[in-house]
Amino acid sequence: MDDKLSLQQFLPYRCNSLAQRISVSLSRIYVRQFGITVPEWRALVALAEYGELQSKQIAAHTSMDKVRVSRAVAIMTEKGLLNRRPCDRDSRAAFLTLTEAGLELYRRIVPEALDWEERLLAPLSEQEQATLFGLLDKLDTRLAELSSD
Amino acid sequence: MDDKLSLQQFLPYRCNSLAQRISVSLSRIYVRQFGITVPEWRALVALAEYGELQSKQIAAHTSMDKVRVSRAVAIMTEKGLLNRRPCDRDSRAAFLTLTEAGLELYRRIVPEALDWEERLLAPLSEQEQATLFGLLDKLDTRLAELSSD
DNA sequence: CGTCACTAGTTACAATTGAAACCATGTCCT
DNA sequence: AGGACATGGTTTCAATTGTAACTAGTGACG
Repeated sequence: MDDKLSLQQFLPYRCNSLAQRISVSLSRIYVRQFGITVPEWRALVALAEYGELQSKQIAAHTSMDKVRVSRAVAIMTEKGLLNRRPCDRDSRAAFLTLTEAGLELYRRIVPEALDWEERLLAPLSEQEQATLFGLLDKLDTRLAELSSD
Repeated sequence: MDDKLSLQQFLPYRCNSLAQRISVSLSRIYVRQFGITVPEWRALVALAEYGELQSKQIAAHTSMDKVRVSRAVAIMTEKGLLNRRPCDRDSRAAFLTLTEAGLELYRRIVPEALDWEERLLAPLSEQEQATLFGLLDKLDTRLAELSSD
């Protein structure tokens, strides 16, 4: 067992600081240009992708906890980006969808986001990009294993 | 330009949620078992690695801002994990080193941390691990490019 | 029915964080 | 020397966040 550790080669640190830097850099787009926060952005994408979701499902799709989702949903409703349809079977829950304004916002942000991602990934070949995503997948599933036992 | 975006395949999201999950999972070790926070852990590692550093240098090595470092250093001093040696050339600055207690703590945490990392990386071959780090490096340098222009 | 366990979503509270202001010092330039 | 400007580090303040408590339902089981 090595008794020395270099932050630069310690995966948790590397992931964290990379994610942090990506986040800061990218969030300039949706925060500054479009006035929404990261949680809102995630909810927006989830709703655009799946159509109609309850808060709980948004949480599941975006790996945010329910508090964060609740707040994002409140703000987005406020802004007129989404509407609630009460659920018959369960009056606590509501189905959420994007309003036309929400969809419109989505359509304006997505190209920018994808474009930014593309610029970030530019130095990697198609091959490397696929490898990267494959490795991230493996780590994800491994983490699930680790936390279950 | 595609007009559709899947969170699951959007690199910023993937990185962020992976890093988040890693962080939560790992921090159980140093938060719960050893009573230190992530900023303290990072400072600890930097000092163990480089010996004697000013706050400013700790910040540089750990990609934390100076406020976070300042607070971590204050707490660690409080706990007797490090000592300050005033700098002759510049009385604002101080050189920081780990005390024996600090080193001792470091020596107890590192094996746990490395062991945890090893378990996380277990499903990847040596080859894949190297590839992963190589790709992270590329993204890091690419980010630097992007933010400079 | 009634009550006990569970769940969807919100609120309250405390901790963590970063931006900006700040203090004290150092550096540069004339 | 003496101002203007930069720098190491701390403090203040406001924003973001998660944990825990809570509200209001739902469902199962006697």
